[in-house]
Amino acid sequence: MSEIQRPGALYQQVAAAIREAILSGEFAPDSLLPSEAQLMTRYAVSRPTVRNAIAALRTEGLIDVRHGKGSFVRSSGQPTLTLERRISRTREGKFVMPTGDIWQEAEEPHTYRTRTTKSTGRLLQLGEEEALFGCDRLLIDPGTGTRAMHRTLIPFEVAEAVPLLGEEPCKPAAAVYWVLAQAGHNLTWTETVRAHMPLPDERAALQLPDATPVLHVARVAHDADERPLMLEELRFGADRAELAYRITADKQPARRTRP
Amino acid sequence: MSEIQRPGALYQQVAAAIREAILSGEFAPDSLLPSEAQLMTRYAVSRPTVRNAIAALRTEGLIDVRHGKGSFVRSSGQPTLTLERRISRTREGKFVMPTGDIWQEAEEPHTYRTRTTKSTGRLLQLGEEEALFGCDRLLIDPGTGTRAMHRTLIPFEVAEAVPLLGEEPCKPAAAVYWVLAQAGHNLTWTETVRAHMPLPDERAALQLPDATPVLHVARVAHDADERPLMLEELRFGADRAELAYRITADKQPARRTRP
DNA sequence: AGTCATCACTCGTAAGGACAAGTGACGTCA
DNA sequence: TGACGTCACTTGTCCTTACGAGTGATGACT
Repeated sequence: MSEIQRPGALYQQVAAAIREAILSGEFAPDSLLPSEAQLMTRYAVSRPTVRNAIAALRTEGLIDVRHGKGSFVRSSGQPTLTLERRISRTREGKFVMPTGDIWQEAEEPHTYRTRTTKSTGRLLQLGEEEALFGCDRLLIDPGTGTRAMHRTLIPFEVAEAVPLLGEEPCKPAAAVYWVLAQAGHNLTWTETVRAHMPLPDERAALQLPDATPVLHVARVAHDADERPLMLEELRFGADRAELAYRITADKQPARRTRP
Repeated sequence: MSEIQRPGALYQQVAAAIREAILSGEFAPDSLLPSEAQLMTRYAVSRPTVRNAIAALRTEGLIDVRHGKGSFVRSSGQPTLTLERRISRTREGKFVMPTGDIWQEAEEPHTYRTRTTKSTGRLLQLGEEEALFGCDRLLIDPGTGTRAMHRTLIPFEVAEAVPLLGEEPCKPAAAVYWVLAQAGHNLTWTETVRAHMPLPDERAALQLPDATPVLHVARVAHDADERPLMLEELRFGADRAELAYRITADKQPARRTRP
């Protein structure tokens, strides 16, 4: 019986009505929305129109639809996992990362050889088609069930200069840093954060619900002269985890890294 | 004429076929896909099925559809803007942020009073329903046209203790930091990064295309005793900009901030 | 009492038709 | 030649119909 007229298409009016009801709390989180049939009579529209409205709310991430059960208001809970992107050194000089403890490997790591893409080449300051060692892992946090895809990329050039690396390039990142430091490198890191919608394979591997973006962190390890040594990538569903950084003020105005 | 059978639904088979053609480069970026009518005859399916397949590719962010023109392969270009989340201090003690130079205000800032939500309360380590000053800005980078929503939240309690703040709580963030430092606070910051799908108002304000997540950074300024003083939030389309952080190794293993 | 078939409800898939609305090119008319 | 109307093409919206498939409760049969 609710009546509407304002905006454009019918299905958008229906979607707007349901959206308001959700945001105003009229439909509580995790509660069941009216069925398609009920919405049809409620707004006096056909089933495609109702389904179109529901599809819009799905892509906004407002609702979850379960086959045979109905549509549920998504509980917009905060991410349960906070990934602190910090790196520490023990007195023995080993590297420790707060995330190192929590992840477990869901599968055997997969090692391979590949070449730089436009994206990874830019981060590593290499041309395209440069040879790299790659290592992919699928990680799980047993506490929350959060999944993440992890990738390590090391240029041939770097691995060859550090014998311990060439033998076994698929170590955990902290171990690689240790080896690089032993080889005389003075490490700092730059992280780049992006978000994108998952492709079907990412959706499956990370077990993502509808309308869930992927957060993508690329951590580049630099030598003291700012030349990149390796790349570490992490991807996970933005519904499960968030990133945390600590910032302190530089003493002098730093100059731009990209002039 | 392309024939397929494997996975589940018809429209998913069609979507998979087009997706492969795009990812393999058969359909180049920015090129025009076959029209719905052509796809109907190509795969011998009805128009709803074709539209369903296209809708799937839209939510994956693979294509853009323009009314009256057709479907175009989205050029998955890297973000054009890199936001370096760094804070420096000049010799006079003023705060300088690399992003400070680029943004222009698209509208007058909007000042208001509000209360903590569950989300902002957690970040500011306050209960719910605590009083805050708020200030919203819509920012534009004239170089790339990138838009961003900026928000500053300052607890009453903090503003009252710092007279210069209470008078004009809607200063630029760097100026607020300066005032806080003048009042004797020793500032450090913690940033939290998340991503989510935009609601219609965010989509409109940021002028986002389909299937574009919003990156959300929350920067909390802490006093030396780790107590939060204020919150600065920034949101923007993940297709236009990325975040960059610099990390150096702590000398000792830092203890967790959230025990 | 326990097991299992049935049924009624949900959403998912697929087809058909019809018309509206945006876009650009072509051709006519002044 | 120039301006403008028309037309063919595109996607957008909306309806009707039909059946498949997942879920849970009900009830009958063993």
